[in-house]
Amino acid sequence: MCAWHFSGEQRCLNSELWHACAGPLVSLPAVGSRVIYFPQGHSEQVAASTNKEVDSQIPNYPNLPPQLICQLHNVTMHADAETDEVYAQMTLQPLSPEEQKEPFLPIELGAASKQPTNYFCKTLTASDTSTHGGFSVPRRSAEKVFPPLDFSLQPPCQELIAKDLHDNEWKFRHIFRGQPKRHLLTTGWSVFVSAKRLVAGDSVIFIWNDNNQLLLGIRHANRPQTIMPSSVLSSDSMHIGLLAAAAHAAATNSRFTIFYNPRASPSEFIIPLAKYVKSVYHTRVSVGMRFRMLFETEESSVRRYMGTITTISDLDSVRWPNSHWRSVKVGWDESTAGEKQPRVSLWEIEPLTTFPMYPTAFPLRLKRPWASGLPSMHDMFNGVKNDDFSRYSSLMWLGDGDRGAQSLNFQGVGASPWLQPKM
Amino acid sequence: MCAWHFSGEQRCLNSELWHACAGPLVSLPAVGSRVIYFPQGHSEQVAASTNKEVDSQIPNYPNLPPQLICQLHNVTMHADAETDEVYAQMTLQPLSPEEQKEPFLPIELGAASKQPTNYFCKTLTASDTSTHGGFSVPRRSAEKVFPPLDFSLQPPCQELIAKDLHDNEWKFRHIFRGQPKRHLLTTGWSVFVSAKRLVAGDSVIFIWNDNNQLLLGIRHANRPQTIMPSSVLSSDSMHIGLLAAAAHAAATNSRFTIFYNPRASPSEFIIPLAKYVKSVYHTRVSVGMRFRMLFETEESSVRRYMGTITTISDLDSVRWPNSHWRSVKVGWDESTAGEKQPRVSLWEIEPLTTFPMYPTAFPLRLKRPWASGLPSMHDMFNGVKNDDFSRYSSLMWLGDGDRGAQSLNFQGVGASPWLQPKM
DNA sequence: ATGTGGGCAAACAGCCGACAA
DNA sequence: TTGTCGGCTGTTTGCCCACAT
Repeated sequence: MCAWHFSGEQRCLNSELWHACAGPLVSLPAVGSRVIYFPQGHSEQVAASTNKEVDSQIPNYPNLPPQLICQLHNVTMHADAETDEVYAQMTLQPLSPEEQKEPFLPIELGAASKQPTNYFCKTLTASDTSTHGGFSVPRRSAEKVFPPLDFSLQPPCQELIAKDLHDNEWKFRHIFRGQPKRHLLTTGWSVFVSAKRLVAGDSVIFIWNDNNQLLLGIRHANRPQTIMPSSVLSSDSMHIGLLAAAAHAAATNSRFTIFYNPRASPSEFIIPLAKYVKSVYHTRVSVGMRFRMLFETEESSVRRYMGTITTISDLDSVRWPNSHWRSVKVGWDESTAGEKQPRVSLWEIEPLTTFPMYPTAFPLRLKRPWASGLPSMHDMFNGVKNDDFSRYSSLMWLGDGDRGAQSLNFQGVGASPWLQPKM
Repeated sequence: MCAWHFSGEQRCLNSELWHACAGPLVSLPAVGSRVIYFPQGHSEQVAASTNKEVDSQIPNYPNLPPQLICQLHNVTMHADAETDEVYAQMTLQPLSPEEQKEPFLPIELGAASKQPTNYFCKTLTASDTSTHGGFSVPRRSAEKVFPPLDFSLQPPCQELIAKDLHDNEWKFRHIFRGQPKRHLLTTGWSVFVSAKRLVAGDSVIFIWNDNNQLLLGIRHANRPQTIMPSSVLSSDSMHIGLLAAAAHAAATNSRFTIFYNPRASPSEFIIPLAKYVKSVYHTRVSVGMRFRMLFETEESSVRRYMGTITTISDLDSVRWPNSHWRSVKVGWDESTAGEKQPRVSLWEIEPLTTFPMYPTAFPLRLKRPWASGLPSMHDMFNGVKNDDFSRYSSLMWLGDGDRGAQSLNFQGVGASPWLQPKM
């Protein structure tokens, strides 16, 4: 299950800590569930990691569709041994049309949020990272996350032992002193700072988990140009490799393995099938529509930004025609949101549906959409002609049959037999 | 010429220093010359860099021969920004059969040894790397490489400024003191040690070049398990990527780019065509034959080890049949040579020819072997049937025509029209 | 409530020759 | 010839509080 052949990592990482470091918006699909894999999005991540855009000389893989429906066989969480940057390794297997049509399992519908509850995240100040002093713990955070101090001591203090992602232990002297009184980590702190190469602006995350263990993660600030180009393989060969690996796996229905670096690039290129189906086939979007979208804040929580859909079109109509990857061009309400991405995918946004949804115009219980006689998802993904694509802008993108019923808005997980758990 | 798009490196590295760090056995073919590229050897390097053997599930590329004759369009020398590990980027273009047959250019025959002459290499001791003291310079090395001290000073001392591979300057106080007197680097040394993360066992190289500049390189000792698996792409996808990139380039005669890491793995997978032709077509080898081979010593010089050829056969007869890559299985004379590779390629060894070479049995001046009517090199490489391969063990491996003349031993560059410079 | 800076003591870095291998 | 050590000093680390925001 957590087999890992590389030298650096031998066992499973702590899942809570991994998710805390990955951030509140990152979730990993459940093992055994079906997911959609976007080679296009994977390509974006590789481009970001190698600091090199896709070369136009890279051959096309005409048999590789812009999205593959896969079963997720294995997920392992990892962290770079040098930088502690979190990433996940996933083993995927493209599914046959029959397997694609299977009803959803309960596991595929659960939205398991693995974010820990008892934790705090602090962005380090210049004083926190200087050799002159220790770490100033925000009062509420210390009271919430650290074990209570014995205030009969003068000054009150204790030793904290925290484990990082690699299961290394770090010891800190936790003391409550100064005028006014405050929580500080002194002895042991500077060793940690230099070992993790933390600078002002980076963040630390302390978690008190259910086993009464203290966990400690870090998040380096997004310093530009820290990504090293690999000297193993040229970026072109890497791009070709990811495409050829996916194409080969798709052609033979065999497994392939990818790395997902949630913080290296904002490219979530593997998403649960249920989430995809819901957003693509059961949500109406159109140009001019208003929507909300979640973003991560500095303090590792979330806030919503609002925007308007301006265009719905292919991101790359040459290489990836008829792809849902970042098919929605948007404008953001706040001018401070200037560096937000101008293109998003349907499943990332939350449309504000202000017009009626024909709640009773059609029967609520639908036929199973992938039953025989109807086009399979495989057909829908791969067999769409370009002129079909125009429907995109005002209607949903659908297979040729059963258009009326399928254009119904999605009414919630429990109400739809599409997402009914298999008994 | 030295265009480089990555962020870390903007200009050409110092060639002398690069070669000194790469070691005396590493040479880069000349720009514009023809080379042989072995995907199999490239695959070995990727396997070593990812700590992962080639998976048997990786698809075969039946149209990719085990060696490609390419023109070398571009070579740039690089060093890892973190570790200073040297590597080269090369742009190759597979050649058409006609281009393969062209006579050799002068540039393709010159064996340019770029090793600097005025340099020294020292393996660091515990004292050299401790914070307690400086660097003890071996007396002969200091006298040979450093500018002479003014011995009228008490004590004699000067400031040395040395440039590393990234053109960073390092300043050292060079002093001659102690009882007995010795050369030491004091102020500035520990900054260098900690910046380069040197530990006892690593080496430093000082070069005094023809422009009266002091150059300074490092070589980390081969600490096992230092190689990080990349979290960008799975090792399987990397393998597929290198094969697919080579296959695509071969099919379209277009350029592709590789990285050559001479110190990451002993896999010299790009060699000059002239060297290949000489060793494969103009040197007799047979089972039982004795040979010498060069190896690098601790002090960055070379010594010869002797061995005996035990078998001549495919390294991987399934994936790479009829490949010359490591086709020679050998035994080494010295028992201390236990961890030397058991398989070598023909061009790596120097056979000790103890039997007569028919010096006069055939005319010395040969027909041009790739003239029309004879099999082209392309035919020879790709069209060989398996039963032809048996000749390997006692005779040279040849095309079907003109066997008598071609089985002549190679008589030296100047004597053979094969290697005659084009006028 | 918490970031920064001065004061201070302890630890470390780093230069020296002595000595031994 | 050169690796390591004890002695010695100057610098840095790091704990404490005061003060400002």
